Amino acid sequence: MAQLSPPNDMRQCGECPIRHRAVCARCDADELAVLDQMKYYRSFEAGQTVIWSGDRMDFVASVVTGIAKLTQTMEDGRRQMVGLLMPSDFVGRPGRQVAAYDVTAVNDVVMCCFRKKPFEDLMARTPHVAQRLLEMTLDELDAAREWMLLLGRKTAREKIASLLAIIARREAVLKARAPSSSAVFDLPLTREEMADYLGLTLETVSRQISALKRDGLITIEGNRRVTIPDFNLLMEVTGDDSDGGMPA
Amino acid sequence: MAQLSPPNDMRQCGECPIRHRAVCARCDADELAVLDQMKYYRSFEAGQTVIWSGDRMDFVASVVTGIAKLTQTMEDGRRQMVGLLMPSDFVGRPGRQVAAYDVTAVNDVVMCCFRKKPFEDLMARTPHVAQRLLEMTLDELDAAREWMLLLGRKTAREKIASLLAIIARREAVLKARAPSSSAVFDLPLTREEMADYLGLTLETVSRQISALKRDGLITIEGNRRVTIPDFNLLMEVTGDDSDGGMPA
DNA sequence: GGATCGCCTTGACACAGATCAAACGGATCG
DNA sequence: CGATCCGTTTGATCTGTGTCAAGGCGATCC
Repeated sequence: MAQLSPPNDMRQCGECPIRHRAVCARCDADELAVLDQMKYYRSFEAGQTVIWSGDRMDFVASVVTGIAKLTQTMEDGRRQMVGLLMPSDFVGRPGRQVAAYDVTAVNDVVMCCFRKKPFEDLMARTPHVAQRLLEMTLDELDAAREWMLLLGRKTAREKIASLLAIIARREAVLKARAPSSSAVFDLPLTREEMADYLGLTLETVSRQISALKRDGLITIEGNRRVTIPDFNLLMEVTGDDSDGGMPA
Repeated sequence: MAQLSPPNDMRQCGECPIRHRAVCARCDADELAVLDQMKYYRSFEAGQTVIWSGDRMDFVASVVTGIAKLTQTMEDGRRQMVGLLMPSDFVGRPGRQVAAYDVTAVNDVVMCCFRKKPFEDLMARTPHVAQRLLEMTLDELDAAREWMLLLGRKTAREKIASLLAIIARREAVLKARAPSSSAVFDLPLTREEMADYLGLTLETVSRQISALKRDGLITIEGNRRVTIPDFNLLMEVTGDDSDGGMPA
């Protein structure tokens, strides 16, 4: 698995862009100094596989920049995305030898890695890290359960609208945008990846996006750049309870 | 929300049937003594609601006996099960005010409860509890991701076979059965609950169960008692990678 | 003993989304 | 500049599952 060289602007943890949202969020200066010593960066190009399900995995990591996906594949090739990791999200599981999912870079990704054993030792010593990881894992579990509702019960149209809303909201958080009733962003996913996220075929994704366009709920320039003129209008199509939250 | 009186055979934690698998699994004698003081039991009849999504929730709990379900409901009534809690599973989230899901007793349930605030304080003091909760939450997240693959990509037939395999496996663990290639158990769920678990309608569940019966993969007595003559044969229908594990 | 109820099964039909197929548009390459 | 490729769109058709409807079975109640 070829791997890019680490980014040039090697950072101090104190200046890290995900310092206050990642697994290290609660660490004090001393703890951070320890992490600073332990960490190393790895970069992955868009499309590159970080690790295959079943492979031995002797590190854990935080996504610093870029987006990565977790996918599961059945023997006959049917594929389901089961995680979409944005900056600050955590990869890997303390106490596990082997990767449970395929992890792939959706676009160019930089990860902040720790060898598993030292990280586990650190977790045993510094409750701050374990506490934060628990919190993040509980958040991911909630997200997974929302996702289950989407997969099990929503229509194709509702699925697309939900995904657009999710991405718009996450991008808004990352960019710390002021809350607004409209949104513009670049889709990080191809139609096929959206299909893998939503449990649809790529043709159905394409058709439903065209339908939303036709209905004036979104506009698209050049396949990727999405504009949501009225976020509330889109939210009504997601099937979710109203006031699920503004895009920030 | 009416609530049964606590069970007569109030237990000491040391004799608790879920002592070694619940959130308290790692506690030493001293920690257990503290929990023993804090805990109180609540019982729920089959079908009774433990808490509604959105309600204030000032306790957390472990399922001691029985089975409970977590469900999400859309405005128009579409329902998706997002959690199936067996004995030793944990209910509620430290640091959250309000229930995120409807929690309902599937059959008669006894829960070991802790008021939230004292439990949170305890967690901050005794890493053993937080560690175990992290481990359990990570397990649940893995289960949720398997479930997502099922919801997004499996056929109705595969879904039914998968659910039967899951239940057979869990029951085998609970009863500490010797591993065996066949299995007999009572379905804890109605057809409608199975449908809510699988993202299907109850009619499709019924039809697919009939089909599996017709194909000799299972036999059923009186709607609930299921026999799986050859577990491996059933596993081939689940669509999962082979050697997903014996029913124990 | 019949009425009622909850849960389940089965049938007929409809439809949302899958499948198969063709073609488009922009980027890259020679 | 044309050729190729990748991601995408759109059309035609098929099919698995949903929907609507009727009826069965066992338990409980009067």
